[in-house]
Amino acid sequence: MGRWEPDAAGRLREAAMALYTERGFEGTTVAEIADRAGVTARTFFRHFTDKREVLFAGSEELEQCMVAALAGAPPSAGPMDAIAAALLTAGELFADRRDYSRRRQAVIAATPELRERELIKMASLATAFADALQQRGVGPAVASLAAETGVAVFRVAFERWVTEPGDAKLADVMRATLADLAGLTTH
Amino acid sequence: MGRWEPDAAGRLREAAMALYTERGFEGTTVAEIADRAGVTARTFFRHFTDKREVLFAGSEELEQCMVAALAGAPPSAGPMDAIAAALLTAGELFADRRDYSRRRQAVIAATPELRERELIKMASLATAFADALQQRGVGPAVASLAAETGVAVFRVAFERWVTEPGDAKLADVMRATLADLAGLTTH
DNA sequence: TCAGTCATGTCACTCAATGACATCACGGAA
DNA sequence: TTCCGTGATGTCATTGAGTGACATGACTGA
Repeated sequence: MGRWEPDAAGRLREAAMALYTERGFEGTTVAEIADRAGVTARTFFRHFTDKREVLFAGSEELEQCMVAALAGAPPSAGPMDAIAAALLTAGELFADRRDYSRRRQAVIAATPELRERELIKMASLATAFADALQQRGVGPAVASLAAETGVAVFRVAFERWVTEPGDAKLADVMRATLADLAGLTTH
Repeated sequence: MGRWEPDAAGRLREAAMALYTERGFEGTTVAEIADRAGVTARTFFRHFTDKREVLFAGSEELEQCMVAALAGAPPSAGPMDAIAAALLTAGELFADRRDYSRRRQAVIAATPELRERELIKMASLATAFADALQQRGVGPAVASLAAETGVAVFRVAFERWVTEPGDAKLADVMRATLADLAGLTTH
């Protein structure tokens, strides 16, 4: 057995989710999260840059996966088709995490500070999309626009998926939302 | 003459812009801003909820103007046409503020915390758009999507306008970006 | 003249966040 | 086996954001 229990970061994540759910984000202190995880507040800040970030672990990996899917789309695919490939990949990744996603989203929706953090993650995703599109030869202006639009679709679809009662697959909601978008701009 | 100099909020805004430009957002304390404005730090927080908000005064009025334009579009206009009306109205409002907009945007772009705040203002705008579209009889899903897309256009166009060297009118950049969007989804 | 209002100042406090330094189990090298 | 370096953690002190409670005093209206 090591000197300390392993996976302090994981324990901190769980503790944070639990406390944010119970008492709300503002109602819980970093010291309380650290206590429940069996570490010090100082250690919390060694694992996460701030009190918000603890809810956004893995967002980097998600972004990388989506960008990889975008880059891997056939060269003949247009910008929005490449974006669609990225969105559908994300749809697969969340397949079995619906319950967790719901709880997490409830916490985030309830707190402006957390919504801000989520939004900047989305902005980062948009930038990554735009870069990847430019790698494919798309002009900068169109690339940014396609990227922003793609992220808008992601956000709307995710929101639908988390909100709706049924058990639709996220990938299907993504597809439906993309279809809505096409309809929007053509007539 | 009153007991205090008038327009403390205005002085705080100017002081904040100046200091954020000189020393950066993180490099300036609220106490310094308050000092330069001739008030106390406590008074700063009576006028602005936090250190970021001081750069976003007027965003509420902007949102109201744009929503009014959207609501005022002819009933025959489709969702994206109504959105376009709102964007062009904003284009007019910023006509003579390009210089200020540039300086302000430079500060915001340099600081993640401020970018987060800007993003949530955009999200608020998107929500307002979606509500206004629903008032016009547009279904909720399509309304959200059109709203998010419209805000994406706003963001991209504003970025272009602030970045480009020439002296194009914001409204024209908005039009061009909307045209790009139409091109994106049709072929 | 007086009472009430309102913006501000003052004081005390909580909590997020960070830097500096100490601790001590573990693993490898001598 | 012994010893040393490493790395994750604890401890302590400090800065700065943000808030609540209360005091002040110029202005306003009766």
